[in-house]
Amino acid sequence: MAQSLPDLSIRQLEYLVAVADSDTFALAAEQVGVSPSALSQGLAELERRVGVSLFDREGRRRVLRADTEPVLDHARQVVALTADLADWARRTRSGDHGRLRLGMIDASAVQHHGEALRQFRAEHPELRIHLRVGPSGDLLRALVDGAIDLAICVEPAEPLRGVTTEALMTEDLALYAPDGRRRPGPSAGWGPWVLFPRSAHTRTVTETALRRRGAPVEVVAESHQPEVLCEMVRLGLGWSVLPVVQAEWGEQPLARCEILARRRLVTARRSGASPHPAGVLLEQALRSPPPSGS
Amino acid sequence: MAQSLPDLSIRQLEYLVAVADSDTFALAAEQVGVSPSALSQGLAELERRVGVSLFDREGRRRVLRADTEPVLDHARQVVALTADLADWARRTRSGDHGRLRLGMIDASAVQHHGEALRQFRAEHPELRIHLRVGPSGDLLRALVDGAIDLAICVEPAEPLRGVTTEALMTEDLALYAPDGRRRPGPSAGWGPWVLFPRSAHTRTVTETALRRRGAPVEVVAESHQPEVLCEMVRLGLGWSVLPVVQAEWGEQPLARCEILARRRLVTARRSGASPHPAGVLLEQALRSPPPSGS
DNA sequence: AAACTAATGAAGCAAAACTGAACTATTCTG
DNA sequence: CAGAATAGTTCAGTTTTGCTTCATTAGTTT
Repeated sequence: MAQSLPDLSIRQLEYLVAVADSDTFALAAEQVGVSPSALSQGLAELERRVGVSLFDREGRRRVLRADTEPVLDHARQVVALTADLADWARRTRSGDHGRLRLGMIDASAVQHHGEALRQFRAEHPELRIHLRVGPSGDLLRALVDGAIDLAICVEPAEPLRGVTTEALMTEDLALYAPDGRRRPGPSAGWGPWVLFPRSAHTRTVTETALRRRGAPVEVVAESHQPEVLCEMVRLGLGWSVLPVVQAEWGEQPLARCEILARRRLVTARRSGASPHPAGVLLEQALRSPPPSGS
Repeated sequence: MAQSLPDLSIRQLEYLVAVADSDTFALAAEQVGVSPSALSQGLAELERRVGVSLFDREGRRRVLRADTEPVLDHARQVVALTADLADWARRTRSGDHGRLRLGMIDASAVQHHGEALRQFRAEHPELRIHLRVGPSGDLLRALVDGAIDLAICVEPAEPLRGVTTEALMTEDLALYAPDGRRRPGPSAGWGPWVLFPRSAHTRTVTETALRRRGAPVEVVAESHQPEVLCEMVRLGLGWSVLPVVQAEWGEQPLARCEILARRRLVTARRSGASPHPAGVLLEQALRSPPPSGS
C-alpha cells in the first residue's frame, strides 16, 4: 500500500478522456487546447507513468486498446471529481454557500447595517448566517475563541492580540439631557449620568470626552441597552451620551444637545485565519454603499 | 462544464493527505519522501490552483481549516483511486490477470508445449486463457482479425502483412512408410501419399522436400489431423511425412525411415498492437526451458 | 507518383518542483 | 528573561517537465 504512486496529472487524464471521445489526436488536442504534439507527448508520458501501453496502432491512427477500460474509467472519474471540486471551490470563493458566524453590536445590526444585511442575506440564500448581537467586548472574545468568524464592533482602546481590525465607519455620540433640554449649560452642571457599563468600549470613549470637557462623571445607572438608557433620560433619571442613530431612532427620539464625541466601528477578524470568503464579501457589502445612509 | 480544470497533480493531493494525517509538516514531508520546503511550496501551489485557502495558522504551526473537508475528501478519494489503478497496472504488467486469447497448432499445444502451458496456467490462476487449436493458416487469419492475441504456428512461406513473427523452434519432419518399413528404398518408388491438406503450411514444406528428393507426389488422402494420417499409414493406405513428435507419440508410434525436412515454428503477433503482457510472459515461458525437451 | 494527413521526434524555451541554506516567528528551558 | 529548539517559509540555484514550432515518418488518397 505504501508503494509510491505514479504522479498523474489532471491534465494527462483530460488528454486521455479527450482522445477517447474524439476521432483523432488532432481533434482531441484542439478540444483540450494544446498542440497535437503536446497531446501526443502527454499521453506517452501517461503511458510511461502508468506503466501500461494504452494504444494500438491502426494504420496511421492510434486507437485505445479495449483492455485499458480501467484506465479510461479512472480518468473519467477523476476528471469528474475534479470538476466537482472546482465547482465547490468556485462557490466557496464567491461565498455563496457555507456558514458565516457573524457578530455585531446592536447599532450596527439595526441602525447602520440592518438593511445591507437583509440584502446580503437575500443575495446569498445558500449561505447560513448566524448573527450574534452583543457588546463589543463579548464579540471580540467570541472572535478569538473561534465562536464567530467576523465581528463588527467598536474599535478597542488598544489593539487586541490575535485580532485584526479594519476601520469601517465613524459615528457621532451626542449629549442628551433629561426633560428634552437642548441647551445643556456649563459642563460643570452636567450629570448625573446613565451610561453604558464600564466594560463597554463606548463607555471609555464617553468618559474620556466628558473629562476633557470638565464635566463631573457621577453614574447613577448603567445598561448595555441603549433603549433602556434613552428611557431613563426621558424619565429624568439622568443625562447620557449615546450614538445619535440610537438615541434619535424610533417613536420618541431624544433631543440632542450637542455632538460630544465620535466612536469608530471596525470589522474584526482573527489574525491567523485566512479571511472567510463570505465574510470578505459582507465587508465589501457594508463598505460599498454609504454605510450611514439609512 | 467546459471550464478548464485546475491541473492538480497526484503529488499535491498526496501532500495534503499526508499533512492531514501527520502532526507537523516536517513529519508529513518525511512520509512522502520530500523536504519540508518542497511540501510547503507544493501545498501553497495546491491552494493557489484550487483557489481556496486550506490552512489556518495556529501559533507557529499550520492546521487544516475545518471547512476544507471537501478538498481533503477529494484528495483521499483520488489518491485511493490512483492506488487502485497502480495496482491494476502492476498486475496487468505482470500478466497476472486479464485474458489471453491464444492460438496453437496441435503439435505445439500437445507435444511441444503442453507441459509448459499447464505450468503457465498454474502460475497465473487469474489469467483466463482461451486456447484455440487449429492449422497455422486459420490461426494467422484469426490473429489479423483480432480474434486471438498470440499464435504459435508454422512459419508462413512468405511474411504475412500485419503479422510479426519470431522464431520459436525448429522440428523435424520424417518419412514414414506403410507396414513399418525402415528402409524406404529409392525415392522414385515412394508414395502414394497421405498428407496434410494443401492449405497447410507443412504441406508446402513437405512437397518441396519430396520434389527435391525426386519423389513422385501422388496424394491419395488428406487430413489436418496427424493421428488420422498416422492411422492411414498404419493401415497401409500410403506414405506420409509427419512431425516426428506426432508420428512417434502415443501407444503405437510409427517407425521412422529418415528425417526428410524441418519446419520452423514461430510466435506470431499483430504488427501494430503493443505486445500482450501475458503473451510476452508466455513466450518467455515457452522459450526458456529447452522447448523440445518433452 | 504526388499531395495529404495522423502522429511522432527534435530543439528551444518557460514554468514548475525540488534541495539546501538562510530566515522569521513561536515555544520551550534553564 | 536569554537563548536554544522548533515549525514553517522564503530564497537562490538546479533539474525536470510541458509546451510550441518545425521537421520527419508513415499511411492514405488522388
